[in-house]
Amino acid sequence: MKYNFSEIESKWQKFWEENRTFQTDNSSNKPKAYILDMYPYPSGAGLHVGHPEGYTATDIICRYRRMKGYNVLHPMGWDAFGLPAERYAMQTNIHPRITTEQNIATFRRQIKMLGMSYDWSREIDTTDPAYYKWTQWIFLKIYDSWYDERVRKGRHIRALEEELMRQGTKDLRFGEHFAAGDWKRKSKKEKHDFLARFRLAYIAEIPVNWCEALGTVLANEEVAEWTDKGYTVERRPMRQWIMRITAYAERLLEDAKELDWPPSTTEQQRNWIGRSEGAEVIFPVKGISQNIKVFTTRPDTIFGATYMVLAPEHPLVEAVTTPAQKAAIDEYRSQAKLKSELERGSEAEKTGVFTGGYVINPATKKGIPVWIADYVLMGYGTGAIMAVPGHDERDFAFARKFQLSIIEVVSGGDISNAAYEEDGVAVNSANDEVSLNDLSTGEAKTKISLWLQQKKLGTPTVQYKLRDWLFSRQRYWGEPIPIVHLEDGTMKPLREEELPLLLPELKKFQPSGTTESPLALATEWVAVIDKETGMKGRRETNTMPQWAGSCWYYLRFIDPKNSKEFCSPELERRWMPIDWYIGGAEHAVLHLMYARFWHKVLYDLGHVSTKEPFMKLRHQGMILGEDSRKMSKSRGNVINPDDVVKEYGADAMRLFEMFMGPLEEMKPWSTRGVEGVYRFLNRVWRLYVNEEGILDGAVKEASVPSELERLFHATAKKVGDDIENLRFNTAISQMMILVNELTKSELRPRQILEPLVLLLAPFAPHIAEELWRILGHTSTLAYESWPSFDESKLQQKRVEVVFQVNGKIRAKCDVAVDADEATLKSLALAEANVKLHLGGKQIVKEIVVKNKLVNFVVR
RNA sequence: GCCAAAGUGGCGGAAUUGGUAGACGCGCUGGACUCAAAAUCCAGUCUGGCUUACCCCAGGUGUCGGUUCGAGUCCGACCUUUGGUACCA
Repeated sequence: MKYNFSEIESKWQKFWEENRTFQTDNSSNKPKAYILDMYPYPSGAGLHVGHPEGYTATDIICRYRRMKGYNVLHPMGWDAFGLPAERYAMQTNIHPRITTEQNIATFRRQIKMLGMSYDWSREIDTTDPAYYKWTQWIFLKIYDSWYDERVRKGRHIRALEEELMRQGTKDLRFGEHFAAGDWKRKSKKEKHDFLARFRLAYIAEIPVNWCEALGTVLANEEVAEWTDKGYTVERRPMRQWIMRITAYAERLLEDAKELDWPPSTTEQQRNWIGRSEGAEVIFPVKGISQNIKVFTTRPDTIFGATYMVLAPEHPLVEAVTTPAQKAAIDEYRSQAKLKSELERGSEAEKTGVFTGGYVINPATKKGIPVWIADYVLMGYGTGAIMAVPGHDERDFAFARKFQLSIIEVVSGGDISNAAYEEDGVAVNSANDEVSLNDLSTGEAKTKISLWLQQKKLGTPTVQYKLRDWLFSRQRYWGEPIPIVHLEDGTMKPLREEELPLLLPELKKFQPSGTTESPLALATEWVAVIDKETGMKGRRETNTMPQWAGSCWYYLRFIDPKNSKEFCSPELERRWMPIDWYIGGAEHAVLHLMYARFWHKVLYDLGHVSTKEPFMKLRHQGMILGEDSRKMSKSRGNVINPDDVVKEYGADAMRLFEMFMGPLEEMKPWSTRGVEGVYRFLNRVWRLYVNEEGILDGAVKEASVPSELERLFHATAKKVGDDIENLRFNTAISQMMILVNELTKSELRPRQILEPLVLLLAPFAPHIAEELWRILGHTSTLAYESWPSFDESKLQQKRVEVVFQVNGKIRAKCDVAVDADEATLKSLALAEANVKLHLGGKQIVKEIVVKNKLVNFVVR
């Protein structure tokens, strides 16, 4: 008789829900374990078989941890703001809230159907005003902060104001300088604008990635995702909210070293931050009293800098351009403006125009021509480079095309063919004051940097590829930014009591028709009078990006109902940091970097107690279709979890997803494979339950053969170890071996069958609960203690030892454990096949490894 | 191009520290049970050779070399796949 999984599964899901089996007790004094899944975006398509993979993994860890005596926090929620619901609303005029609610209901039903042990009382939804109130609150905390480089820390903007009031910009590293008195004399607007240059959230007019079809701007990090889907993204200057994540570049890099993350993920973040050490060097412009600063990582090649290139947007282009070249330069600049950085990059052939101007190479004292070219980007370094065509591939290609001179200053390559970028020995690198000749690249760098510093021509500098985070979106379905723009040109943040700032109701969902978000259509909502000053004001109409909600949701789970604080400090200290975080690798740079950034700001401001939120991170691999290709509707290879559960049950689905292979690998679905684990569950069932559906009479306390006992203890050990290390596939194999052995032996010793149910419980909780009940227990097994194993019982009495001649196995022998070397050797020599291969040859070496092998080396 | 991860039977994958390669599952083959089928159970299943024989011999973990008594595991070079990134000076 097959076990009735659908009856058993719904019975236990109901039991867990009614008994609040998995509700987390904040006041427990057990050790804590915060185990978190990346919460999903509830799409209209419902759960995908990829979702349960990670969820099952964390569920197994949680159930195991509970049985090991931990107090487990394991919540689930919804990353529910997002573009699809809004686009659907534009087509149908159905409010995104309604579609979102429906989608959440589907996701919740599907996740519950899989028997995950979430504490549903902590469920959160980022679109709930009670949640986004605190997203807005954190935004304002960030807005009201600045990064004090002297202490490498985010601080309240008030501290900066007080300092300016006290001593002006004396101690600040900042271009412009004024005294305390000057600050006091500044107008409200002037002060406001000055402080805005320090805030961690600020507005700037910058060229952004505008997507007409989506009607919104995209962050640099997001562009690829949409262009891959066929959307076009153009470059446009717009006034946008930006977060100063670059201030935290060094700390994001530094603190990543302590994280237990997949190496490829940390590596990706490192690359994205893109730290490089070099120097800023000043080149005086010939004829006018202006300097152009360049950034270079190879100051040792300065004698080979035969021309300079500015980004087309560089502010000094006009100053260096001669009248004769003006028309050509203007033409090139206006073309470059239209191109996105992506388009610029994809151009195979280098382009550029000579400005007519010259700068002085400070090392050679010679005048070198200044060009503009779009292979130099304004957004990196200083937007200007000293071009060293002999030792930089890009400069080489450019110099070849425009016939600029190429000089060798590092020997080791052949610069008539290609740029030599490797290290080598400096040549042709000397002037009256300094010579780098015959120095290695490393030595030359040090020497020239010192000289440049003495001459006040250069300073060592660190540059990052990381750009500030474009934070605003022209969308309706996102958190409103709680800022009012007053008629005097200043901005005013909402007071805490005014939060949440609710989304206005719209009669019709449509794009605003301009580059503003649809919120601009809610004219009554937009127009405000400032109560304090009576000034007219206009609400910010941009909303936050989808990443905002996920930057801190893990904190809200700790204290989801708190209406006074985003999270109680006491509970925060109890639960943070997250011990296990599992989710898709696609978030390696986006979510995981943004969340770390917010967390660090909150840490600096004293709102959280840990530097990093996610201590241990793992990604689940993608599940492919049965044809080993990516699942997609068009290929018709999509597997729906509902169908699988209906056919084989949730336990079989969970078990199969864990049995497929290592969690982090990409692997194809196999319906046959599901049948395989389903057969296994049936075999387990029959071990305990007879044809009448009750406990089989054979199940009783009985003496157990030592080999079976040993196998049981080995299984108990391996399953626990494997769960700790996320090796669920081998844990399941081990249980299969034990079950096969029990089936074959026809023995049903209760002292093995009882703990076996507990071992299986994290993987297949429903069947385990039912068997536990059938064994006569009256309550859930969720908090039973994890089966222990006896190390002494693991010891085998006999082992198979192999006998080798010249490393090849010639015989095997079953011997007593720990047989001594002499015994092993004589046993080996007694084997006929060993004798045959020794064949009277001389034994030059004997290797004897206890319990493993004997190897004779003969000549 | 650069960075990272990975290549093991017909398939998914084991082998955790250099010591019996292929655990476990799928598929396949044969058998038991059955009027028959399904389900279930049992046996076999890396390749080639020899043979009465699951005895033995040879080969075998992407390729080629190396270290070692012994390499899937360590080292070097290369090839392929996947993911990321792309004029970042």
